[in-house]
Amino acid sequence: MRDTSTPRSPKPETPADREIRAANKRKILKAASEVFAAKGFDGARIAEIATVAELPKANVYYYYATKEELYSATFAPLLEEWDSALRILKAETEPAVALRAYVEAKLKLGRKNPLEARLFANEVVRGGTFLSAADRAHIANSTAASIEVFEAWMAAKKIRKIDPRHFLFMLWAATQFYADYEPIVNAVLQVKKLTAAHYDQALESIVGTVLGGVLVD
Amino acid sequence: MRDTSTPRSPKPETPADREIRAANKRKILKAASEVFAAKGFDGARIAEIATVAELPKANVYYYYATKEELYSATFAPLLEEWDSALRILKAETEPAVALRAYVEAKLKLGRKNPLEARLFANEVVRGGTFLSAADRAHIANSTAASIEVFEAWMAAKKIRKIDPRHFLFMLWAATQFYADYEPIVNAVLQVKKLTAAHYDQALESIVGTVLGGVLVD
DNA sequence: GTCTATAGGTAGATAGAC
DNA sequence: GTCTATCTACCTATAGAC
Repeated sequence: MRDTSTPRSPKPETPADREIRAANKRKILKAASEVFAAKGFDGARIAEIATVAELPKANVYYYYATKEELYSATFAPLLEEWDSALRILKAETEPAVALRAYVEAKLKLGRKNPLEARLFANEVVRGGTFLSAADRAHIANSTAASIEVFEAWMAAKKIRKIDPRHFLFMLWAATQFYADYEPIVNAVLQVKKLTAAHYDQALESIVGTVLGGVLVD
Repeated sequence: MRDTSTPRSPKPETPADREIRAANKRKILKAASEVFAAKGFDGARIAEIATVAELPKANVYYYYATKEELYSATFAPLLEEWDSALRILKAETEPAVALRAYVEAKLKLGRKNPLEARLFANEVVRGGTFLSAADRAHIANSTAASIEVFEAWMAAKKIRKIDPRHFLFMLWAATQFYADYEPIVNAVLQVKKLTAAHYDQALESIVGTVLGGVLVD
């Protein structure tokens, strides 16, 4: 009851403890991303997340007090990735180069981890009620930056006058489609799984259309 | 045990019965669309669907034996609507006219009933496991028809050579985005709800970009 | 920090009176 | 064809031993 400051007193967190914590949290978060993405919030079972993470269920609750808390925690890494893709859009870069690089990066993100990419779709389709104020601020900030880039390009007469926000929506939608609507894409293309060649075709189609339109002059 | 053919024997369905059945099924299906769209399959509660339909829960089970059966039944009307929009794309119509009309129709569908439009997104994001063979065939058929239209336009040198399937994805994605990602659209545009003017801007942005691209010549 | 056992609550589905 | 009462199963969350 007295020496709470000595090393061997009731639990002053050791470096080893901290490492275990971090590693477990990472394992749980990764498992949660997969399960929530595949099943949605209500469809996901904490027991399944625990199984995927190779931990007992109670251990999950030890690190995340509630299902909601764990769910909310899965968004941050995803937003971070999208952010890094958006930073490709820079006013100094030529539109044709920057737009191609952005679309390519975004398609790659969806391909690398389609389940994680769907996490967000799942949440937004439900109305986005679990997106925190920080998440919303994050989105508002990164999109605002990209919108400014589009405006700079317009001011420099490098791209036509167009509503930059709706233009961003279009890029977002076109790339996200290959992750969110994967079953439909597969059905229409009549394949079981998309190959690198399919993603190349998608890239060329999107970039070609966005840059030059489809009409013959 | 003998006269099963006479009118007053054990339950030969009367016209009145049939009407009641049809009306109740319609009410239940409409309520189910709304609730499944907002909450997803697992999040939706039969009790809530019953409340929205203004019927007791057991009555829902009288018409639909399981939750899955009711869920699957909600897709057909939606696919029918999308189908009618796709039929706007006709080889005889000029691309500029047909594409604008299609995008406008698709945006309107999403605006008229965003919840219903999200039903499909919800299901597809989950992997589309509840889409019946008939649903898939339906999608394959309507998309195949539109793809042929694009090919006809290419053959007639009316549009540039482009992969018609990926082009269709792009149109689908760009229009669907305003329904599926509504919370994000609202956040970026800093409004609570989209107005007719916003949909007009979306229409012009999408059509302008698709037809002419964004690059200044 | 780990994990078994279980409490507490809720949802899908059904029995059976009307 | 309608609807109340209820069964059964399962899931989140926690208590408490180790």
